[in-house]
Amino acid sequence: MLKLSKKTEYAFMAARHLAMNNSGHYSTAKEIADNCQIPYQLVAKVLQNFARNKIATSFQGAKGGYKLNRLPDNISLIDIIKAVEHNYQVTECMQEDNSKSTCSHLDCCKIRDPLIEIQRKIDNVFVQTSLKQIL
Amino acid sequence: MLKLSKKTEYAFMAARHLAMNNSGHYSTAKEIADNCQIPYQLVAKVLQNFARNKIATSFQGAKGGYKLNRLPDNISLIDIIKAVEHNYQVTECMQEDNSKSTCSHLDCCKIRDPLIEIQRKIDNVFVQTSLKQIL
DNA sequence: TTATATACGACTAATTTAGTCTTATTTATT
DNA sequence: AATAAATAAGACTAAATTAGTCGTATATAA
Ligand code: SF4
Ligand code: SF4
Repeated sequence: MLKLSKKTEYAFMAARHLAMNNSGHYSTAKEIADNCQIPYQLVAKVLQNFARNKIATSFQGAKGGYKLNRLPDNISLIDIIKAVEHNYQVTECMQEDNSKSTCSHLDCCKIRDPLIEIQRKIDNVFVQTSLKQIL
Repeated sequence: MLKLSKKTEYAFMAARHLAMNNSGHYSTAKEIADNCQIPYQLVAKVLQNFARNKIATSFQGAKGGYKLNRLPDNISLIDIIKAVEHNYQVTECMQEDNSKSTCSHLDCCKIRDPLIEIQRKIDNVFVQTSLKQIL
């Protein structure tokens, strides 16, 4: 319960790697997979998510790879999380994509409002921590 | 990801019910299950966890049930969570029962220390919220 | 033209969470 | 003493989520 996914951990590691190798060549998925000892295919997807979400820029083809778009100081952990996870909410009823919320308690739920507040506070933890702080 | 389990949500609901029905009779698992519209067996287990962890006292037999041991003001959400979940940590390597931590990255993990700090902050959110605040 | 890299979706396997079933025990009531 | 109502606890099943793999297409430097 309350556990970060491996995907998110890999995203933190990858972002960290990009931040620390930001001069000259572009970092590749393979390089990061080797360096962080994580599955290539998973990092690859994480990096693609970074590119789609404007956290990094990708360069295709040989000598290609990724580089960060902003300074580590200006990238917060919540940006990284949002790039790779669509459901990082504390309850089912707060998840964005479930347009038709499925929780049967929704009508009469007494704990929802307090949990929205909890969510806000947890969000804040990630908003307030920048990539620079985890280098 | 980062989602509270239904078990924890049910625990919050049950604790809430106990707090609001604290005069006279003891609340039963059935009563709470009906009132909160949650599966009887699950609330039953939650309440047993409350009793084991001294959050509530149980009375067996006919006319039995549960009552809170402390005022809602003196029960924090973290107490409730700890009573029903043994793994509420943000990463595998912080989980208490995994005596032999299984994460293969443990030796060279660069994100562990920052995540321990994140964990501390998230803990704080639950430590600082009391049952009274969610009534 | 080849080697190296990103892009992306489908698929499978593993793990975790949610829920059910069963049996034993305790105690008030009749 | 018998019965009914309740907690106690563990095994089991089902559902959902997460983790990881595979295959194929596309882009680009050399
Ligand atoms: S409505 Fe209540 S029970 Fe349902 S997901 Fe939201 S908080 Fe949890
Ligand atoms: S060691 Fe690192 S990768 Fe492994 S669980 Fe802990 S934080 Fe995550």
